[in-house]
Amino acid sequence: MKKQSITQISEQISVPLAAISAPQRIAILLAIGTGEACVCHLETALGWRQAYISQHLMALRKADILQDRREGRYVFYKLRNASFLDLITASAALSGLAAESVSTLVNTRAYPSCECPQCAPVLIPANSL
Amino acid sequence: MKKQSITQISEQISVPLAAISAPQRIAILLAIGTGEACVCHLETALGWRQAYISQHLMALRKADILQDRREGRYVFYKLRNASFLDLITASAALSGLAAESVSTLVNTRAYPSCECPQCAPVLIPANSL
DNA sequence: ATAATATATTCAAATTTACGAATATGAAAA
DNA sequence: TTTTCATATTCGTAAATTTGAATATATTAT
Repeated sequence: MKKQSITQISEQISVPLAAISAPQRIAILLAIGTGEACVCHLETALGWRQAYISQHLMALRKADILQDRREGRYVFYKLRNASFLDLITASAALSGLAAESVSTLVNTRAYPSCECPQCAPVLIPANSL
Repeated sequence: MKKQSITQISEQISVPLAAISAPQRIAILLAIGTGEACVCHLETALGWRQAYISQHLMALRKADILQDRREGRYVFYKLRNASFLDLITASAALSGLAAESVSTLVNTRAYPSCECPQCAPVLIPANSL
């Protein structure tokens, strides 16, 4: 393998950082957390327009940070590598935030007000069992 | 302490990430490494114009990432927190770079071709001792 | 003082990025 | 097959960022 210049290396290192560095993308990654989230879930969690969220999701996909999976009409996103969250918590620590003020935001649970398939899974009618 | 929204938290987390995410700033931070570097050293290490480097240094100062110290006509910069380098190496790993290809670039040594006070310290004449 | 050296700042043009609006696609339901 | 629902994409413009050029400042040497 040929030796690369500091400029080339830095260029490559910057790709994940640049993709993550926008506050909107950080919010999305936190909202997805260690699990999966569909776009409609993110709409509820963040309160933003659908198209706007999709645009940021596209950027995160192109930077190989997110992975998508279609299931019926829903598309679920998850992190390709959970370490991206570590990057975020590391930056949180450097900006003086307490670890817990971040961890409480990382999505691990369902939102009662959200009607997406995860938060409000369809119940199997008792009479069909 | 009042609970902050995911949007506010993300905004705060993004500050260090945004300041670091430009490839030029990554290169500067790697060139400074765990030690100190004056601007003229960075000129040699990176081969860029002086004013251009100063502009990026200014951005890194404003984001509280770098700290400066004047000594005569030289100004030496160093990281306020060595963990910023960890952020960079973490991102390097996530972008598929081998740890060593980064670590060999982190400045720990003098450049023979550089004439800055660190690389070419003024020798104390023997006859003055 | 004046000159020389190291670094900082300002400004404007060029480039990039963000964001809203509109619209397209793909899957399931009717 | 038409409609509906979830999501994606395109496009134009506004806004932010980058970068080169010019210049200013601070410190030391003469």
